This record gives sequence, C-alpha cells and structure tokens, in this order.
Amino acid sequence: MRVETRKQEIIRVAATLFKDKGYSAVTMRDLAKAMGIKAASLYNHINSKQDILKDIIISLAEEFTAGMATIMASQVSSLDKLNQIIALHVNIAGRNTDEMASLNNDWMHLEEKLEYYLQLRENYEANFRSIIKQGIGTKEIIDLDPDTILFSILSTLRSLYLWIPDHEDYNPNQFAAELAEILLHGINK
Amino acid sequence: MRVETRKQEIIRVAATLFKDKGYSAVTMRDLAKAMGIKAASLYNHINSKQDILKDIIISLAEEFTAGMATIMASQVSSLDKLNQIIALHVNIAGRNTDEMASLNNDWMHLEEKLEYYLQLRENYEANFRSIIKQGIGTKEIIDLDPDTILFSILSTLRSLYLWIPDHEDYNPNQFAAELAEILLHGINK
DNA sequence: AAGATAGACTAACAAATGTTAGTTTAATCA
DNA sequence: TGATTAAACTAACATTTGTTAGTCTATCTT
Repeated sequence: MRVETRKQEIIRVAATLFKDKGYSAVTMRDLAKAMGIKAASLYNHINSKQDILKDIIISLAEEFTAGMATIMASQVSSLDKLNQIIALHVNIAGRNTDEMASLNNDWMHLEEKLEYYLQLRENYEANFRSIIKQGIGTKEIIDLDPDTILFSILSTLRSLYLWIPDHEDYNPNQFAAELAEILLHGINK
Repeated sequence: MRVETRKQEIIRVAATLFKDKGYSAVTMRDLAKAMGIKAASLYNHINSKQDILKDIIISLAEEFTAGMATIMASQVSSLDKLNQIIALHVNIAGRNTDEMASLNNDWMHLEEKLEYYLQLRENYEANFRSIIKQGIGTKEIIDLDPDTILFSILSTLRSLYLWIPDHEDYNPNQFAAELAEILLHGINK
C-alpha cells in the first residue's frame, strides 16, 4: 500500500489549514469543508482534533530526534556536524512545510503529549549545544556564548518552512550549502 | 500622566496571555480572570478583542517602520546599516517581549488592519533587502542570493523575543554587538 | 452636598464549537 | 447473491465564545 489513507489525507489537509491560521483558529467544520464532507464524517477516520495535532507534531519531532542521533554518532568535526544539521533541517522542512508550521507554532496546544514533546526538544537542543561547545573547544568555532550561537542558527533553521514554499525552484543540496555558508562563515566579505 | 491607564493595563496583560497561547486560544474570560474582574467589565475599557490585537501589533509595526526610516536616512555603509538594524530589533524586542509574540505569530488574525500591516511589513523588508543589495554592490557583503541573506538574518531577529526573557541579565548593547558578530562575520574561526 | 465619572457587577444573547448517536449508501469480498 | 465494510449523512448535544444592556458603588469634582 503506497496510497494515502483517508486518515492521512485528513491530517495532511489539516496541516495546511493549521499553517495558515493556527490550530486554535481552525474548526472541525473548516477542515470538513476543505475535505468536501461534513464535520461529523471526520470522526469516521480520526479520534479528535487533538489527535490530529499530535500526529503531525510527534512524528516530525521524532524524525528530528532520529536525524540528530545519526549525526551525533558520526565521527566528523564539529563544523561538519553543523553542516549535517543544516542539511537535516532543509531536508525535513522541504518535505513537510505545512507540518513544520504546527511544530513551530502550535506545540503548546498539545495535551497528553506535551511533556514528551518537550523532552524531545530539550534533548535535541542539548545535543546541538554540545556540538557547538565542542567546536569552541577545538577552536573550530569562535569563543562566543554557545547559547547565543545556538539561538541564532536554530532560529533560522526553524523558519525554513516559510522560505521554501516561496522558492519552489530551489535545489535542496545547493540551498543547504548556501545557507551553511551564511550561517557558518557570515556574510561579511 | 505617566501612569498606566486601565486600558493599557488590559492590553499589556492580554499580550502576556497571547504570548503563551496565541490570540485565538485566549478567551475574554481568560483575560478577565487574569485582570481579576469579569469578562463584561473589560468592555468598559476596550471595544473588542480584535481591537486589543490591533493596538498591540500596529503600534509595534509602526515603531519598526520609524526605526527603519531613520536608518535608511543615515549616511553610513551598508554594513553599519545592518548593525543599526540589529540594534533596532534588540532594542524594540527587549522593551516589548510579549507584544513581539503577537506581531510574529498572530498578525494573520488582524481583520481591518491586516492590509495595512502587510504594507508596513513589505515596505520594511524591501528596505532591508535594498541595504543588502547595496552591500553586495559595494563588495561589503558576499555575493549570495539577497533573499536568502535577508531570510537568515531576519529569522534570527524575529526570534529575539524568545531569547531575551531567558537572559534577564543581558546587556542590550553588548548583546547586539555579539549578535552582529555572529550574523555578519559567522561563527567559523 | 450634589453631580459626574470610572469601573465594577449580573444576566443574558446568538453564534460557534467539538463531538456523539444513529442511519444510509455504495463498493468489496465470500 | 448476500454479507461486510468504508465512508458519507442528518440531527442533536452541552459548552464555550464574544459581546450587549442595564445597574450599582465608590471616588473624584464643583
């Protein structure tokens, strides 16, 4: 089975609506209308609105966690790890632009899974920070506050979901390289 | 009159609630409870929920517009203009962390003022982009896609409202300088 | 003291919201 | 063919939501 189930279709359409208006502002009737059915019919496929959000966010968060684990295990320089992280974000964001909006903007509306999500995020950022610190230790990276460096890079990576849909002709690999150039080497000539 | 009016107090408290849950998820009863009064009492001071959002966002957007106008008029290098922009964001975000959340996350819920807001934003970004292009022209800035450079820097500047409250001891001027170092010269040693 | 004002209250509203129950229809499988 | 299933429907529900109307009270102003 390679085809999308009705449930997956609902979740995908929900993500596009969530991207534009946010989870709280999208009603089940909005979602139903976008699907061409009545709101009650949605419940033949999904359990609740909350469940849709959970499916969108948790699967994405776990994909980032898995990607980071691979990077942490690779035996390369800190700078190369940062390059891999940038490529990871470009890759995941490129395949999930709508879903990334929910991950970034609606995670606080998770209920049962909120704590789990926060654990994944803290773990991800801790790994990211440790790579930066290691790079500072080996003098690959300038000796500035690791939190500020992390904040700066991660802010840009988190916003990729906004940039990508406006540049449909972009080449992921080339774009990741250009972004790495800007983030790691700066823009000053 | 230097003291806060009741209306200003309501708007300020609303901004803190909007920051945590977003405009759509905050009810007038939530806001009333945070103020220690009943929801109906809010309407002795404000016209509507929408009006609160408008006040928060438009005044901030106009402050950015004014700041950008000053920078555009200054006769300095492109790189120095970028430094001024970074300082502008650190300054405004530092004094309005809660309000910045609405500007970033809830602008799409503006109704009558949505078009006006979008005009201000487009104008702001056009000025920002022109500074980058000029810098590329004078070889101050590397010759990469101006849109990508703008995206990268602006993503970080837009996220400042998240960084600042977690670092209460920060020195705005020193922080702006450190951020400029990272954004303009990169982190690679 | 009288009047005005600021700012709270109760009561109520129409509309919107997430969801459930039970039913119908059309396609698939034995 | 008959049974099963996937997926839609109508109707309704209990809450929640933003807001209005009208009232009361305490504090200023004249």
